[in-house]
Amino acid sequence: MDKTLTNRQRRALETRAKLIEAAKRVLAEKSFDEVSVEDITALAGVSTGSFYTYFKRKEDIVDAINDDTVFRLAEIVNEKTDLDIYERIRFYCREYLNRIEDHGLEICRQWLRNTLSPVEFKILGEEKTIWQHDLDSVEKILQEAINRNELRREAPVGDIAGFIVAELYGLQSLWCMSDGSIDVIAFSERLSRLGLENVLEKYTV
Amino acid sequence: MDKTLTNRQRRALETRAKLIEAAKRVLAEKSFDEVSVEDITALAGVSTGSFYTYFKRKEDIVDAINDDTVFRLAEIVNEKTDLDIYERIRFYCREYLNRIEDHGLEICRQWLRNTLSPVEFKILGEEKTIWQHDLDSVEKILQEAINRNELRREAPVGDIAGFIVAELYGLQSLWCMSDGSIDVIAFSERLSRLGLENVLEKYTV
Amino acid sequence: MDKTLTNRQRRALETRAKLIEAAKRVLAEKSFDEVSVEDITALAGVSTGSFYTYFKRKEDIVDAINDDTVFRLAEIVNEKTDLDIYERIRFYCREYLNRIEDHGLEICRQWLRNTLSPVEFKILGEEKTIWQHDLDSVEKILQEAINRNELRREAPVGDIAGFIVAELYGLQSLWCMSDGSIDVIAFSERLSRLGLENVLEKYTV
Amino acid sequence: MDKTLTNRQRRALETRAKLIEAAKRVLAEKSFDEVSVEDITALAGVSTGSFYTYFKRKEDIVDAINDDTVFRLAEIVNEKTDLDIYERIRFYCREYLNRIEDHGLEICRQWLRNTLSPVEFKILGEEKTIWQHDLDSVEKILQEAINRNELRREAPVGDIAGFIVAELYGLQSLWCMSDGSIDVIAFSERLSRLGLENVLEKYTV
DNA sequence: GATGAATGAGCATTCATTCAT
DNA sequence: AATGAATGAATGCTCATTCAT
Repeated sequence: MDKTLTNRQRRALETRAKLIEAAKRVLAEKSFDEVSVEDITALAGVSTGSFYTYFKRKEDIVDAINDDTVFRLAEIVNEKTDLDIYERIRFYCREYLNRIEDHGLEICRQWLRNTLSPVEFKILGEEKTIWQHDLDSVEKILQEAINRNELRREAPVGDIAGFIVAELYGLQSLWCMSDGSIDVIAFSERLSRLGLENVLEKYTV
Repeated sequence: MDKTLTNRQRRALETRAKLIEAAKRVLAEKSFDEVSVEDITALAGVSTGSFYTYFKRKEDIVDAINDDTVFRLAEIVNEKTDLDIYERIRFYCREYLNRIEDHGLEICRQWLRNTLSPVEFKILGEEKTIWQHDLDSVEKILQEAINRNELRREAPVGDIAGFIVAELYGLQSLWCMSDGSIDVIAFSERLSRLGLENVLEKYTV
Repeated sequence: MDKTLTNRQRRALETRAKLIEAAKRVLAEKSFDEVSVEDITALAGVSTGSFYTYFKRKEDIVDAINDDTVFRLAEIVNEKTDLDIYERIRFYCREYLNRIEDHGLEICRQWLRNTLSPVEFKILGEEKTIWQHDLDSVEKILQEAINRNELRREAPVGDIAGFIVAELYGLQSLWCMSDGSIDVIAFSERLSRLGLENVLEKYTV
Repeated sequence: MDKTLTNRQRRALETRAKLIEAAKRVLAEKSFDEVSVEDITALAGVSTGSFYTYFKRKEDIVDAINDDTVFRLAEIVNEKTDLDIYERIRFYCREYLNRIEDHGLEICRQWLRNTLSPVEFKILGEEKTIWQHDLDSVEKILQEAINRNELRREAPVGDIAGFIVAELYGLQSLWCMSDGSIDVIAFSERLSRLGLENVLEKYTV
């Protein structure tokens, strides 16, 4: 990348950032349909027209709201060498749900709504869908556990990953449906103890 | 036919039914917000104004759409006395997912999208949200198992129900996201074996 | 007229009366434009369609609200032989404004609005406009005073009548415009003392 | 032209002006309720949406319609130092009625019909109703006469003003009701001689 | 790149009126 | 005469999107 951005480029990047930040804020309070482009531009202190410089359609800004950090979770988790595999999975789930809570209900809703129809896009360089990435992330953690000889080689890595991802998606849904009245993280913790613990124990070396 | 109805009343009822049927059809393809009253009346072959003869506000028709059959699954399951509790839960999940598959991908997507924002409506007489109903249904099955002395009294009924419902919602999401390429029922079966079996075993009498 | 009304005719008359009564009541609270035909029929306990049996258009009911009594005022006044001409005119004005106040603001407004475009209709047998009738009424009172030798023959009867009627219409307008906050009757009393008294004195025998 | 305006701002101002001009024209013929936003925008040759660029709600345009010239009559009258107070009031009435005659019957009718329901709006900077402004105008003339020592201090300024304004409104009504067959200005002249003259004489210094 | 005026389709809802029964 | 379901035009207002400057 060109380190020497012109003033113009720098300012363009700032405008984009302001729009995303504003969108985050208004979407935390109103549903996507209830939020108008003007709500966003007004809060960003930018003209209506500018919105369309950065986003072709209103809904495109949602994709931009989710920053990359969530996608690197698997790597982060695998670096936690002091945690055993069960704890690492727990850490992954907790972090995952934490980020979702941080974005707020409406973002979560909108994200789910958008994601329900699969669109491939570039995630960390690879062209894939989000659910595939999530599945891969968990599989990577499990695979790493096998490599480290924490988990037996015959562990059904794909199924366990599916089990976890489905649970995460299901919890997100419940969180949205209950208007946030369910404490997803605490709930997830209890569910793990209930199910995941047994599962992983079964294959622990 | 009810002989006590005048022709007029009968026709009024028909008009109402046509509206509900039309609403069902259009709501299978577009979200509530995207569906206009005119979409419904046009399909029903009825004037715009007539909609408001039967429904005070646009959203009131949603209450009328849901026929009861979907919501009686718990009762049906509890009548399966030949199945043990694990099998009954499996039966519930299979039936649940079956119905979703029957409706098809688009309806499933739409249903999830709509349901993500909680709307209370009358389900079998009670005013509640859909997720609450689903949770209650599974709890009812588990409670019945306790009553029948299949399950120990200290089983964390609420958590187990949450575990199952979250899994069901998560599977639906994955199904939509993968454009149906995941065989949810088979997948659910394997997940059950992985997690649910252990959980229930733990509390089996 | 036929004293022997059939049951049907009697009931028809009742329905009409119920509609007029209901219209009076709702028009006391909301403006004509804000009142719907259904507001009236609902309060009257009558079907929507029935309204149109008695009134060709919505606005036609306003004419029916003003009963005949107001038209006989001149005769009533002339019978007050104990009052002098100034007092009789005062009595006329007071009664006139009283009746208007009784009907309420909205009826007064609607009546004025309708009357602004002249329509001849049968008043006490004669085909004339309302303003002509009002003018005639006051002239009749003044003429009677001349006949009774209370007023000099050269009194400009027409102008004085115009003076009074204009004042009455003007007060009605002010009453409506001020949303009833002006006490028209008290105001009229003071105006009379101010102007009318002098005028009549000038021509008193 | 203001040189500090950009072309854009100038054009925006023009659009706003076109809307106001169009609104004036249509409101001269139909009541506010009967006039649709589209009536205005169509006549202005502007899109529906543009209306809402300049006016938040339909009724907000009314505030912008009234140019000041009509409302300065009192000031104009008070400058006529060669006329005595009676003549000044006559002048006021004549000018007032002249303007009404100039607008024609239909506008007068419509104006009365609209004004019958009070709407406050900005007149010469103050938020008031039209009847209050008219009353104030006449009071101002009378008060000025007191200041100039033409009228005695104890003259009931408010009542006299009410007397005159009611007469003006009443004459307008009669004019409309009689379909213009009454010569209001001549009539007003005669009424003045009849009543007003006496009244003012009574308080003349 | 930024602006913001302009666009115009779209929508929920109301309501006077009709008419078959 | 009474009913009330049906009609469908009408309306205020919103908003994503465009585009000339």
